[in-house]
Amino acid sequence: MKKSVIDTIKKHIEGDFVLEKPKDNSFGHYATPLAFSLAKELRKSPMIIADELCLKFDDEVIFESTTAIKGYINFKLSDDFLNAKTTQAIKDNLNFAKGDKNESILLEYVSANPTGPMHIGHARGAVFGDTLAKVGKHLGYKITTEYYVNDAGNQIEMLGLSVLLAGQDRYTDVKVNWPEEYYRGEYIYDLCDVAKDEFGVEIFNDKSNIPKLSSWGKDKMLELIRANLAMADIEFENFVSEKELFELWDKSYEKLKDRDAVFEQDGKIWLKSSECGDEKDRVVVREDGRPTYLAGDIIYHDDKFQRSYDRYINIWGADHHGYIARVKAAVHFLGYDENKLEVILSQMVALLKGGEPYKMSKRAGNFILMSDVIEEIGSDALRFVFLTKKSDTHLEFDVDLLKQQDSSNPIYYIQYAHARINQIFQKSGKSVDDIIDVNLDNLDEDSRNILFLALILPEVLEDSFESRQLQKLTEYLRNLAASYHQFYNKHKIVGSENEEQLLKLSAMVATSLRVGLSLMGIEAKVKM
RNA sequence: GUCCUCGUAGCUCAGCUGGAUAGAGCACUCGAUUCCUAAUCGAGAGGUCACGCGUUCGAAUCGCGUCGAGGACACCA
Repeated sequence: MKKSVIDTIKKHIEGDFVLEKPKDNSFGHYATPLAFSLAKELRKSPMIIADELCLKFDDEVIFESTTAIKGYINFKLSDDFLNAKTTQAIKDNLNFAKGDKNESILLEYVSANPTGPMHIGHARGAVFGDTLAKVGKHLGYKITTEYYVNDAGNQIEMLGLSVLLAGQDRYTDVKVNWPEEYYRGEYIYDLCDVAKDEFGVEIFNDKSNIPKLSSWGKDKMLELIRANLAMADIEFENFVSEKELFELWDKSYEKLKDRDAVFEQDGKIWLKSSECGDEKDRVVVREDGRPTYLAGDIIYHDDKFQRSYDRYINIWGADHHGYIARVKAAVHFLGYDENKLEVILSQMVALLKGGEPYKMSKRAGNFILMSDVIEEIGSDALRFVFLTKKSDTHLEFDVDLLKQQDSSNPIYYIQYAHARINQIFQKSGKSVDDIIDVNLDNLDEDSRNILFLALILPEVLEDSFESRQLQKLTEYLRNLAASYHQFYNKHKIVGSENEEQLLKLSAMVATSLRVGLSLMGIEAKVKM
């Protein structure tokens, strides 16, 4: 809709201009402060310029009026225009607000180590990534979602060791000497129970079985992670194995050598990342020939860029922030445009329950489990709360507040608005088909405002996605729901003179709520 | 020490490509149900946008500085 307005204005005005929404919507639907910036150039007062410019739009049918107020030029859309948009949107239903962006994007997120269950911090990145993908796809972006499985490296061996020791502790007479570092938590014991059933208790006798237990345990943990994700309706298109990629190390290494991006010193191989904005050079291969974690990411990003997407988005935990520079440096050295790589950081989450810190799960080894929280408050509430805040700011929330089923819980508030509209239709005995062709003319100010609000979903989605700030969508839906609740209390719909018009307007609101909620992965209830 | 993120109502946070009188929710006070679900709505109260300087027609928004909070600074992943 905004696009139609911009295109229309461009017919009459040259150059760029800012189009915004007036604070007070009695002024109009859109406004521009253009006259202020022209004032200097034209040596006239902004008020006079605005008055003159307004006249140019008299003949445009999409505007009911164009008025100059205190230097701002305000555009009010016509009923015909709004009506046409509404009819189409209601017909489109879940396809409303679809876009025609065509860019391809590889979106990598979560990528939690397969050494244990998902905790609440992972869940935030997971929900954010999943929703970003849903919104992006709706806008037409070709998005592939990917999970990078860190199945190489010490931590996998440590998983095997932990299972072995837990098995010895539980099923043998061996007195276990616990090392300084190993995975704690009941889930390791659960895992050793399963290992015992599958392999027999002998598996715990010999340390030479560690590699076998490692690889087996990693697969089990990946299953667990997938199950955790599924609880929040999150699925990935690709899982990429770090271990398998390592076979391609030689190729990536050759590339780096050819580009003079690496050097040897003290028996190690270093990446000259400091030449590309990193603080210092980084080791990629250790003295003993084992590649570092960075080497894995070099291969992975080499692989990603060879698949030639238009853009690459990684969602990482905020603790990886220092890591961005070196990966970008690597991408640059590999001969790709590092500006195509974008990293979104997902900040930590602090959970409260009844005002007190949420109890850590002993099962998990002192983490808060994603599965525990979902069992307690449900997937909808979890998704919602993560989507109300920017991903890169700290988030604190109280699970008890999300369990309350009243106005203090915004998710019910939005769902109630949607349910309410369905109930109104039921009461009226009419269906959407009955009212779709009603003409929305001579609407009062309230009706027109709420209709307009429901119609701007496309620009809200676009803004949310482009700025990677999904809280804008959440905020919008809350506003739309609030406006509708207000409207409902003020206006009787069923049985009123213009019942059909008001039903159509309600159907429009429901459409936007439904599309918005579905993109957030939240159920739009028809009855509560 | 260096770098990031942040500082807005009692609390949790929006707003930040500079724009009209700084917003929402919660909490608090008062009010609304013979009438489409009161899981709702209305009204009230609540602000030095951390502080200072600068940029300009205009700054919560941009720049510099100060103070404060959290985080990152591996040959671990």
